[in-house]
Amino acid sequence: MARETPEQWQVHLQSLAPELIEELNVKKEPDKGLKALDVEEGQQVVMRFAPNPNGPPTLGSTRGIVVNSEYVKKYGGKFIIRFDDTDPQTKRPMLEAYDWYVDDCKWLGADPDEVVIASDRIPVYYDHARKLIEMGHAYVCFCDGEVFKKLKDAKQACPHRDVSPEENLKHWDRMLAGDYEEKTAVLRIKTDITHKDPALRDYGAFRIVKTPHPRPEIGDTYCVWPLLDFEGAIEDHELGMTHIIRGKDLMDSEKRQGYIYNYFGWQYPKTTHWGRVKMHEFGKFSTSGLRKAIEDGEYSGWDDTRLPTIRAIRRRGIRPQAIRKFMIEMGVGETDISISMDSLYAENRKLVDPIANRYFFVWDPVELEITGAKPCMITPALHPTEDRGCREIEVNDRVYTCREDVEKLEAGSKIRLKDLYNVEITSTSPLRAKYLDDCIGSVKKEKMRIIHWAPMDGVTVKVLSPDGEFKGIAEKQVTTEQDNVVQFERFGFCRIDTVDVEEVVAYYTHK
RNA sequence: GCUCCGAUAGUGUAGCACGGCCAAUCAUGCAGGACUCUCACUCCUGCGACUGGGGUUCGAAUCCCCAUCGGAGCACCA
Repeated sequence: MARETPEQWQVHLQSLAPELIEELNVKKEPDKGLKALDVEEGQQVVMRFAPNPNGPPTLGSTRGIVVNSEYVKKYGGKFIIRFDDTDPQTKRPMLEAYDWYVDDCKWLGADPDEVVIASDRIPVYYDHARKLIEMGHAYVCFCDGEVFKKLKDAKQACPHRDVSPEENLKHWDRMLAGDYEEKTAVLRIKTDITHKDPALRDYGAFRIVKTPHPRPEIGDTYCVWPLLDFEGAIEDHELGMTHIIRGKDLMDSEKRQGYIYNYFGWQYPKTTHWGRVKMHEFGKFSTSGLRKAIEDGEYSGWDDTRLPTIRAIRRRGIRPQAIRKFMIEMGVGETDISISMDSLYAENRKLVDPIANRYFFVWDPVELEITGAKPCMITPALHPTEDRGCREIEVNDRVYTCREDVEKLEAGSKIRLKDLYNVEITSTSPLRAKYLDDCIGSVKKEKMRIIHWAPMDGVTVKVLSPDGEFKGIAEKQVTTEQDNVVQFERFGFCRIDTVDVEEVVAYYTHK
């Protein structure tokens, strides 16, 4: 039989089963927002965000917060924040960060239904460890790390693997009692020492750490601490987690934890993984490196505008709704991505543009003396399209202008001072001009540049931005805008942070 | 070395489970234009992608194999 083309095939189908053709032409509705979750009939969704509070929450954390909480909102369930703070040494928790995480979650519209701190629940982990030892699924290993690794890589069991549960319980009790030094003993979960994936062979579940925990209520209560795979496995079951979304670096975790779930006869939550997100604008930040840089005064603090912390983003006037939208539209993909802040800024601009009052702000100010103009008061609108009232600016015989605007001028140049009047430059140093007229028609006719300016009675403003600091003069009315996002015309959006007698401090939001 | 994952415009993303609606969605970005007493906003137009090669099929972004590239795990970190 001769080969058929798709067209011929359609003709055949048309004669055989025209209803199938109809079906082909039905448009599939594209899914908006997050993909559906695999939820069982009548199941209450329980999801969590589980950070180690060893540093402040960052923009990266918002993905976990927003996506997990969004699913919970969508399906109606429980959102838990769980602090995986079981390493008092290497990734030592930072006391302030606990509150920061909860606070930032609330700010992001992800008020947790429950807050769990792992270091409060060490006895729970001990109980489960004991049961596993009794069942013969865990053993205390006294091998040196290097030695064990060699054996493991060669798919060989270490001598401690076959010790009886009774014997192991004794070792375990001595571990808990503090009889062993750090690095001399570790509790391992028995998996399959010959597993083809070396990552899954007998992994560590508890180790000895004699450094006290930073939380005063815990301190030196324990010297045996669970590792993430163990702690997470137990907690996810204890808390009734139904779905987990986490980094794909934890993919093997699921397989490792699967052994524990099998031993206990538990059902593993449904998991999804996502890749790493990097922002173009931010380099690599390590918490420890940052802490040092802050102590050294390189950054003003954890909310320095140059940092990717949520605290900094908030202070800059980014709205939580913008972050939510940004994170939700990014979705949950396994690819590692590197994304630009531009998209986040675009979302935020949509929210902020209609409500931000407009003001003049002149950076790198230069005085311009004007002759021939009468003192006056003008009342430009606070917003070009929204009816938000107006501001009042008094002008006498001089104003401030931006250096970068007037540098290009020469004697004879005609410019429009926005919302004021037109002038002609008579001298560039000192900078002088003479009044021409205040007819907007002539601006268009002569294609004059329109520049903004600031009155002599303006306030000193310091703008802190990721690209550095701008100092200048703004209309004094900005002092009424504390905590609001305003737009400095031809400069960008800023959040008015503090208002002092000598100076207003603003945080740069975005263009 | 062993083991796992992934790859759609500059950047993200939809489509892939179940192959024809896909000469491929949306957003952002960039370019041009309109509007505007802001370089903002709004509006219009344009730019731009299925990693490569085989296979299966009448038909492949979608299924299979190989290659390439990228990421991750093999911690007494999370």
